[in-house]
Amino acid sequence: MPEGHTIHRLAADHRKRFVGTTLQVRSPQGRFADGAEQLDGQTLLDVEAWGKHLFYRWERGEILHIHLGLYGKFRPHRAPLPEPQGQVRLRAWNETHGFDLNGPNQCELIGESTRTDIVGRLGEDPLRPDADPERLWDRVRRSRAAIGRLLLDQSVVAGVGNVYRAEVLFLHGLHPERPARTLSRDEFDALWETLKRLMKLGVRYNRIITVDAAEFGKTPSRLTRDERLLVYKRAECRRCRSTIEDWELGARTIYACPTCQPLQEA
DNA sequence: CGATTATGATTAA
DNA sequence: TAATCCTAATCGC
Repeated sequence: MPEGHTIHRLAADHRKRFVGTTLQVRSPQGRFADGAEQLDGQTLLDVEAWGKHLFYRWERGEILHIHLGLYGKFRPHRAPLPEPQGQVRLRAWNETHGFDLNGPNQCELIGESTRTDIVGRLGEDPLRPDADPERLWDRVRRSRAAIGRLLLDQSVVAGVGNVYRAEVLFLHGLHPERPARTLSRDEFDALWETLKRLMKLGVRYNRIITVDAAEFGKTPSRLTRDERLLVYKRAECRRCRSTIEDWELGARTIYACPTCQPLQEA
């Protein structure tokens, strides 16, 4: 489930549990054997999340860069760790806790300049306090591309994935194909605020929730999988009962309600 | 047990 | 636009 909220939650969890401690590091699968050997026995100094990227800083200066891609997964463990499950690229643990990392798109040791390059190619991350909405607005108002495309472009907005894209556009009644530059400043501001609010909620509950839990008479953590989303992969619109449409946009499947998200201004 | 699918992204053509 | 990479869960037979 790796959209930006997952990454920021991971960073917070790992910061709390592992920063300042000395870690044993291995690569049970062997594909990160050299890196694991370099990190083994080092103290972790910091964990940073930026968009869908994670950066782990170590005492000797190496930076561990991880990108989960579509399937990457961290599994938390208590010490002693269980037998590795599946293809474990990276395993690390301290006296009390540890984790396994399976199937990441990227898992590499880099230096400061490479980190700067990676971060330099990323757009505004709604979950970062240093995000600059003015810079984003500037991009949006000049772009001929569809808003549904821009939201997935990591060099424009960092951390938003296919689920948040569909959900946020639905919440604001925006058709995914609407050219970005036709958005009003108010529409943009509202979109940005929703992105920040929902992704923070996502970090808190470690899952994407875009509905109002109160309407189900529940706390957010008690919502079932079927209740959490408004349009993504749904058959029928929760608001108007129209059949949800889906098509390809930006190499991914977009979902939208033809009634609640008209292409023309109402 | 094989096919299918997935909340991602890059590279080649 | 297509091919490719990375892994696990689910579904149909």
